[in-house]
Amino acid sequence: MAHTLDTVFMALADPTRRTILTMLLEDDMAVTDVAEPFEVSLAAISKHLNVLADAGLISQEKRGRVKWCKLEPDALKEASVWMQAFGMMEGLDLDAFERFLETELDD
Amino acid sequence: MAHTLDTVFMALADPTRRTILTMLLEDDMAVTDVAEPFEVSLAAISKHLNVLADAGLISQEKRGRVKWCKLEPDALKEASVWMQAFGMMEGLDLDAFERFLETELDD
DNA sequence: CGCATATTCAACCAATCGGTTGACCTTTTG
DNA sequence: CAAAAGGTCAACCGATTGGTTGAATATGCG
Repeated sequence: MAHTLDTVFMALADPTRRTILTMLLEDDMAVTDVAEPFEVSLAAISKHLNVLADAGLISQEKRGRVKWCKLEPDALKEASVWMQAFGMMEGLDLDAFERFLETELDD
Repeated sequence: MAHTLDTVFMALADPTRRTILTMLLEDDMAVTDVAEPFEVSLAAISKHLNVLADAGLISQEKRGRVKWCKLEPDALKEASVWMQAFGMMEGLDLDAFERFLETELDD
């Protein structure tokens, strides 16, 4: 549980990992199901999930042979607070938000 | 202007670069002055500044033999919004999130 | 002009990243 | 029990990262 800004920002810097986070917004998922839409190997996704877990962005709980992945959005707070120092969080930028919806949630 | 979430988050993932950004929060600075408090070489700081510039987080303007570095906090907006969306969905209350969207987007 | 200052460039280095593959362990199922 | 399913592990690979040095390129100054 490093939880540092380093690990959180590094985890967010990869598009596959950000996509995984948006997938987990809708519901908890098993590792295999997380990996299904991607073209990379299951092992690669397993590594990505470890990076996200080390950053505290997700938690993983093993039930039976299935490992469930759950979003932990609190881990973003530290990073958000850091950005707040730059005065960037005042209000919601709707243009940027709509871009977010199109690029990250459309499927 | 790459300005993608990839490059912005990657740029923020390094503590030296984050420190540089906070230094630039106070005032524009020359490359040499940015490098002064750090123990690494000037060339290393020059590289960090290029990473920040590629991410759009700073701009650089050369006046005479001095290259001035200026914070460009707008580049953080896209990333802030991306993170903020997760905060809003905390608790996975998608119904509330959709209500939020309607009230925010309908004007 | 000649020299110091400001900054980058190029070559190099070790460490890390994202990916692969195949073996391996555990749990469920037939 | 044997086989399939869910995941991880270990070894490897090429590309990138952050750092170093020393040379190079401008620009300013006495």
